[in-house]
Amino acid sequence: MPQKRLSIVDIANQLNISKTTVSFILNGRAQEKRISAELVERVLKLVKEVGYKPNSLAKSLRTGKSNIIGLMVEDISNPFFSSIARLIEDRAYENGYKIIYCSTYNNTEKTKDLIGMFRDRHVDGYIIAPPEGIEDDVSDLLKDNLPVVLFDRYLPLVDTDYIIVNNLFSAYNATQHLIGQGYKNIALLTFFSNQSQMQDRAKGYKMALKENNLKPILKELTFNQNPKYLVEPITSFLRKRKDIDAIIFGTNHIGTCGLKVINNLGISIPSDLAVVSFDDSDVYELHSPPITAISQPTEEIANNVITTLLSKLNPAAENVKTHAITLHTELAIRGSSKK
Amino acid sequence: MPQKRLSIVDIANQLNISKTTVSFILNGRAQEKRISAELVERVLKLVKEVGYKPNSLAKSLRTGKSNIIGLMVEDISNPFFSSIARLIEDRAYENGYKIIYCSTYNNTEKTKDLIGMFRDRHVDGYIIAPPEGIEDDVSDLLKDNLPVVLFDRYLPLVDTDYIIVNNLFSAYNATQHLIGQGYKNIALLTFFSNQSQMQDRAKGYKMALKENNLKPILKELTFNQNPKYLVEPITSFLRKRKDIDAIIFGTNHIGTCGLKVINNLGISIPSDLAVVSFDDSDVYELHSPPITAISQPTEEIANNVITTLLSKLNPAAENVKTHAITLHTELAIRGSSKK
DNA sequence: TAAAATTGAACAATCGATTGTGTAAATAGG
DNA sequence: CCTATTTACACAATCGATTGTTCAATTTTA
Repeated sequence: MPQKRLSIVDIANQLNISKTTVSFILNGRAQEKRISAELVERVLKLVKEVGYKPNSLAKSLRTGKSNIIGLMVEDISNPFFSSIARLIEDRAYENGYKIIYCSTYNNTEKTKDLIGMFRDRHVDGYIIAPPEGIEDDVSDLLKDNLPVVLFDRYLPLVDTDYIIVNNLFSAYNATQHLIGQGYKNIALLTFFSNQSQMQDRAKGYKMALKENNLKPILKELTFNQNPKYLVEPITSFLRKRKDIDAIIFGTNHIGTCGLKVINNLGISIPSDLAVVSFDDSDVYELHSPPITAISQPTEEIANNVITTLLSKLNPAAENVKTHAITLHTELAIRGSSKK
Repeated sequence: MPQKRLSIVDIANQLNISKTTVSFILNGRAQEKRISAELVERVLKLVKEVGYKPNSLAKSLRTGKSNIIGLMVEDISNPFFSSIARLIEDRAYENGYKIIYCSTYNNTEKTKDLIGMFRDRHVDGYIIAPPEGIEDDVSDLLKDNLPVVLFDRYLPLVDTDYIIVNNLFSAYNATQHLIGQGYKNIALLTFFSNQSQMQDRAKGYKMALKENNLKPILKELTFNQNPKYLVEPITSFLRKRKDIDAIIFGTNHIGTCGLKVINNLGISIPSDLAVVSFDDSDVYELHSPPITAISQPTEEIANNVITTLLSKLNPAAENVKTHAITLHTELAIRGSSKK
């Protein structure tokens, strides 16, 4: 028989006092409310004895705070996002917050729905890796004074806090690295996207090429988290463009698929094709030869994200100014150069 | 200015009717409650117009249902778990449920805490990859009629639904595969754990060896999700045991670390050492040479887990019997054999 | 046409907390 | 000794829903 959960009234009744008093005691307002030390002790003792836990739903309903943070990533099964999610989760729990997460798959409509669900649930704060087209929804959140921190990309038209990396320079730098090694026909394989990070990566890539009078070879794929929809277009691209001698993958997901294709086609790295990818991963480190990658500081990103959000959740900090933090990546150079 | 959210009373007032009526209409009980079609229409129209959304906290408080499922995995940044989490998440959303997830890191105390938090939040159902020592907590959940589905491992002493794979046979089979290729000194590198899946893997491994009159070489590591605490013990193990000619990694996490060590030490696969790992991953597929892996049917696992849980959440199905589903793995054989 | 049945909707309790206001008893002040 | 404070709590409203019960108005029945 499911023993009914105790409520604050049960505690109050058992001690013949008012639930008001119990509430004050449990919320550490005993001193302020001049409740005798003796009574405080009796209450705490009983609470511990019977294992009473306040109903957080009721609490949230009354206070308007849920102690939940909504986390929206592109795809939780992507190692880049899942490792950040884990770090954020840890810090959140440490600070008494729980995480509700979900994957947007870069789908605008789904994301709008999800933001709606989070609002329903009265989450206290939002951490979002935003897809395109949700400017209005985010603005609405801000209008209602709900803390929002974006990461990985940002919405140029919305004044929010965000944590990103210097994508433009990172791409520029990686491209220069390849150029420095003597590669001339360097392709960028990326997703078609107006998201800031993708745009910046493409920009940095193009700038480096322009500086060296090389011409860009840009291949944009339709976003899809399912590898099977990426393998085919990548294959036909690599088959067609035999002229390219180096390739930059725009994300770790593209990179992993790209490597599979390269292996399938029997292309050898780096003699046939040099490879650099955005986002580091075990796959690159363990690949033979190991793959040079633009490594994002996931730990730092996660820490900055959650620190920023917690500071905005802290009522003490009334007018925290908008933070835009740009972190630096590291080009993890691996393998030997071609020439 | 944060426009206050509308409540059901606001809707009722604007139409000069009672909130009771609004509630009935919104819950599709208009017919049953004999509310005129005309009024129903007016209410729905206004609700849509002003974008009213019921407060789900209040609803949960009243009904006792939260429409939230608690998902506890070992480590959300582990691709095995994150890919399952994603699939579960998708199916849950489709069915009107949201997911709160967290990572247990196989820590008993943390897990107990987390279960407590989930209970606080009145989650409707629990999906757990259980660490050791939480038998009592899970029993308590069951006693209170809360649906629980375990996966990846189970608790032999607790009668719950669970979804696992045939770990014993999978390990047996993988070991036989190595033996069939002529390897004699086959090590199993695994975590020290009483969890069912780890026990079964070790058992299957030992049975295969015994059958062939070979002796087991078992190395048990202390569980740790941080690679740096695994690299060192694996390194010294491989340095010491030059005699082993094949190794089975007990999890993908160990496998990834193991491969790093193997690369560092300059051991070549499979001439110096043949490798098979539990849990498939991109790392194994892309490694040179590709690594044979025991591939778990993540999609099937996720589907069975969520289907089982949803059926228990469905009040129609009063006495659903306990399900214990054992799925089959596939040995993805890769690379060439040694001899 | 009066009583019975049905229709259409409202009242008020409830879920389990928080919190502004109130008040009896104890203590202090003059 | 009588009044003013202070101490130590309790009452009751509130958060935003759901739901068992009630009830007036209308329609049907006899």
